Amino acid sequence: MCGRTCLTLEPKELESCCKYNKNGQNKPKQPRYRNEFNCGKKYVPSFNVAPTDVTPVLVSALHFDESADSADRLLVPMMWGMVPRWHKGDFRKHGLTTNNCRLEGLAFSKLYGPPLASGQRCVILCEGFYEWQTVKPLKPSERAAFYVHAPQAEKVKMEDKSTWQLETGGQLQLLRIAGLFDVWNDENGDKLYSYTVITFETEGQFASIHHRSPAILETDAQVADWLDFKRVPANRALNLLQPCQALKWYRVSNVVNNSRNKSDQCNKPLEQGKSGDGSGKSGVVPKSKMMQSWLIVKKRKHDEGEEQPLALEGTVKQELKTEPVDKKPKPDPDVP
DNA sequence: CCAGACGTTGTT
DNA sequence: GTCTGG
DNA sequence: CCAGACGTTGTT
DNA sequence: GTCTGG
Repeated sequence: MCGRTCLTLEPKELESCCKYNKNGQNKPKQPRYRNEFNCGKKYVPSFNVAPTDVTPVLVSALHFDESADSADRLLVPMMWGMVPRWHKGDFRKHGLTTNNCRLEGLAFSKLYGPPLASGQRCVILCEGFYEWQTVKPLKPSERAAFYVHAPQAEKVKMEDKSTWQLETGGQLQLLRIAGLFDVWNDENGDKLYSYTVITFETEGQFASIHHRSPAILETDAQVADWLDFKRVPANRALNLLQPCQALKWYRVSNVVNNSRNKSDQCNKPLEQGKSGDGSGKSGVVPKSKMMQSWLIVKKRKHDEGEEQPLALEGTVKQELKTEPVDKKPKPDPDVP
């Protein structure tokens, strides 16, 4: 899950979309964009952000300024895929899969335990993320792709930036995902900041798409607590990570499959009835492939038993089979 | 003591 | 099949 | 996450 | 860097 995101806002626009209220203050503050060298890798706004790309994340300002208030925030570009601080040599060659990190066992992890204990928590920002439906046994190239995003004001269309009203007080609701970051130094002492997205088992309607979900922080209070590592210790922070109650999604074409395709076609809603391969020749089977595809169809019918209705659009909302979040705290994990 | 792992997802 | 690159 | 490589020698 | 396995 969560191996591709969409973030097309410029740094200045992001600052404006990340306004926050500090406890006891009415005047909203904006996090400052603080650039970092990151071994020469820069943030490039993109409809198709992949691991190894750099995107801005929120962190407590205290990580960069000893005299800062831990409740203040900075926007810092970091690379997706956490590079362990002890790694030697080329930063691309650590050999570990660190774009996601499982919440289960996180506190005891050799890799992620220390950053968690050090309060290296961040919030990954995106307009939405892409998910490939894995509830059916299809090859990766044939999986249905979805664009998943936060609920928006009525007139806001995720695929049309002109509806976002960025300059007129309108606020695009970004997705805010809990993550951890680390700092790595190359042999010259240059720093590379990098992050991992926390995941857990899906609960609710979203399970029709994928059984793992990113840990989305839904409320401003959750975001504030996750970031403020001085005020909120690790064990309490982990308790903030709960299944998301309000998510939207829609089908997109498989143009997004190739991470080299960075165009605005990536998050365009797929018209109903189209195959999703973006090729425009849905349903046409070349003669040479006829026997092969017939065999595949036969195999699928055998494997699946029956067709299930295709989840074309979705909403997760207030299906409170469980109690509200604050009434259902998880037991405090024993954090080392 | 040294060597080797340290991670995720999906699939069978 | 498995790893690397985007 | 998916796509694409996975290799060598010699030549320009 | 730090922990686990041999």
